[in-house]
Amino acid sequence: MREPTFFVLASLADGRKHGYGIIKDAESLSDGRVILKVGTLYAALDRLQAEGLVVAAGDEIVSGRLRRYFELTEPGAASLAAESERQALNARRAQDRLKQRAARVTAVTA
Amino acid sequence: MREPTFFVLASLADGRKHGYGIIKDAESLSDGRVILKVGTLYAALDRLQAEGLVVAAGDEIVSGRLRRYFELTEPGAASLAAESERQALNARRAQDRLKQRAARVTAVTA
DNA sequence: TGATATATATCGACGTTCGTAGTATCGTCG
DNA sequence: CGACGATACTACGAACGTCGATATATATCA
Repeated sequence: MREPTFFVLASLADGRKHGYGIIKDAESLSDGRVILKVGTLYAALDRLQAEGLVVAAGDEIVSGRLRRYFELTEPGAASLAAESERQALNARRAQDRLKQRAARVTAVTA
Repeated sequence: MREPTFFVLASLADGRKHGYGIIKDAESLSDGRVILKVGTLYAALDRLQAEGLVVAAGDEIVSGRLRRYFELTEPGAASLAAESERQALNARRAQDRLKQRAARVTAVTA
């Protein structure tokens, strides 16, 4: 799973949201690092819906503008959980190696 | 950065390696989850070399077979460090949300 | 009146990965 | 002695997810 998709799920883990709301939430959740493009978002939403990780949760019209809401399904939550565990583990493994490397480099340089 | 690329760098953080060695190391480092395809590996190696994250570290002929060695550069190590920090943070954020969600779901169900 | 924020839709282009096939050597098992 | 699996690299088309641009429309503020 790529980062944009990951943040779509993470955003919806917080509760029911509409497209634009997901974009803004992903931005704040990632400290401004992940700015979802609209093309990416709706493509991801369609895909995730087809996979059953997300479901449409009603359309609303707020001040003349259409809002399409979405929410996370249980499989979606499970998928996000698995993905974040995997990333956490990968990160730990890489960081361990980098620590060993740093120790080696220091030893050689010293 | 995608997972296969990440593991190529992580593998080389351990020291100088040749293509096939990277594939085997990535596999064990990821507990068998990441099986690099040869096409992916050499494409990644070419790309990472062009970006200066990896350098060729000599060719050798071992029992009639060519081995192309590679090693991580300092920018490569820095890039891997940045990427793993980012992933660790993303994972933490997602897990926090999932915990809150679980608490909500439990409360509603209970 | 024009810029900015809100809100969704679509489409071609691009980069990374996948899948497969090809070439070749070495060791092992039958 | 021949088949097979492991080792080792090269090459290429297909698939997938993301990007960037374009389009449409309303509300608000200067």
